[in-house]
Amino acid sequence: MLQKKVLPRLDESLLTHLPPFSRLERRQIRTILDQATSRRYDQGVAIFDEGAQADRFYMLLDGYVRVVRITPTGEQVTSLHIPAGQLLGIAKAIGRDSYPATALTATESIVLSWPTRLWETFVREYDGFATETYKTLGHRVGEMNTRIVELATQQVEQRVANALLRLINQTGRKVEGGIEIDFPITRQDLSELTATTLHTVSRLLSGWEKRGLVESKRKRIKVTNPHALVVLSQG
Amino acid sequence: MLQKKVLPRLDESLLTHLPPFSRLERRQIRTILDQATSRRYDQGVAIFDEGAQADRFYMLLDGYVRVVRITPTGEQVTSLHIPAGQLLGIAKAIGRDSYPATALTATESIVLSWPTRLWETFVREYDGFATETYKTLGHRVGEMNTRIVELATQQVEQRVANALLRLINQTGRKVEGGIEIDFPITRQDLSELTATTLHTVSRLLSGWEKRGLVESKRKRIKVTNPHALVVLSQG
DNA sequence: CGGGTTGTTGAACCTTCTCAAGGTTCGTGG
DNA sequence: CCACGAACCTTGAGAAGGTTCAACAACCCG
Repeated sequence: MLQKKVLPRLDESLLTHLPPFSRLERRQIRTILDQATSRRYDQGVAIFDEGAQADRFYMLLDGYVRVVRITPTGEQVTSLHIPAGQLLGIAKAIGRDSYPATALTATESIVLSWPTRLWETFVREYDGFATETYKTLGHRVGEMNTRIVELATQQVEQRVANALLRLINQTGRKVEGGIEIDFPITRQDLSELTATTLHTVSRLLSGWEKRGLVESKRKRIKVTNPHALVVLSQG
Repeated sequence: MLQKKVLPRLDESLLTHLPPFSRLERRQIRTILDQATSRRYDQGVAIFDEGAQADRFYMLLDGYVRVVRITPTGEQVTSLHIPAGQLLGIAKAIGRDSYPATALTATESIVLSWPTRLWETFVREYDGFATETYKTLGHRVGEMNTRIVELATQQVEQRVANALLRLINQTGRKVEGGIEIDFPITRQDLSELTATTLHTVSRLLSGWEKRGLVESKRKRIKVTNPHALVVLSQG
């Protein structure tokens, strides 16, 4: 199942440009990589599960990850999207020893991971690692806060518009005639992100498509008029 | 405005039993206190404001604090309640240099504070300070997550029930015939905490009072049947 | 005792969900 | 290459849960 060192040897260039490691010397990066396990995940599988013992922490090298929580009644709520280049599963950074949520791959993904016992070492030995990690954390706290405010005060239409805008900002790819979300996303996914139903999302997207704001096929959404969406998102 | 050292000299016992400082020696606590500014705040005033430069970090010695965000349209959303004994305004811990939200006193409160430039020193020099701080952070992240899930999946009645239960857990005081929330709280406050209107909260409380679950006067809420509330909160 | 704040309650309205049914796209195996 | 099942999407009708509007009552403080 778990394949160690898919590549014969991981290349230093994988990490040198990523914030948590950018201040390190080649030699340090080498050590870090030699301790890492690299693995590919298919789309839609769990990297780790809510409540599980936090044995490892991860760096997403390629792909996208959705952080979700599952309610007692089985509904999923997406609380974050994580793009490539960020750490995840950093329970230790917030003094926990189990994962607070489940991480699902939104696309096929490549992930490095290290055993949690190395966390202390990383924080102590590697200049900038702690600082950058806590910045990431701060950013995520900010996002969660924003999400709370949105859920608390905005209508569904505004929330969906905001979610789309955030997605194209984080993971948008410029294409002919607009900006497309860089991974497959269903109406259901969007509804879990905005706390509504897939029906309502479908109706909204249909409406927007008629008005020329977006174009969408199965699992693909392209925003053709971001400005109009911004206007909508303000109410 | 800002009164330095209200007490002639702060006593070590103020901090010795609080988690972030509990592993420290008397001498260290003395140093910490000598660098602190102590101040009393009236009820309903801001300790710091969202977006402001994070000059200082705080320890709430007595009272309760509400962490709120204000939307562009002026609505308030409460994202956390902080009881006495916890740190607040710890922007530095998440790599920020401005406060991400506003802190309002829910009661008259006593607060110690230190200039942010001491943060690094505290983290470096004082055993357990960093660990405990990050635990607090982790706890708050967990609460925010829970709040997101609640907002996303629960009905208003369940959310209000949950909010009440959380309040009596965190800040409840056992009184004759039930548990009372230990600070004045209006229908409006509860509605900001649960993302609804004061009208709906009022109706719910009236209904519950008729059924014998709670008793409430102006700004006071006493839960007389917590178990029934738990049942309600599950749907 | 008067003005401001807080709380209550009814009625109309509206957004969004639920239920239901059918359509489209995709991948797979014959 | 086509048939078939599964996953995904669309749309309508009706119902429900909450909000908004409005008026008034109770309480508190100076």
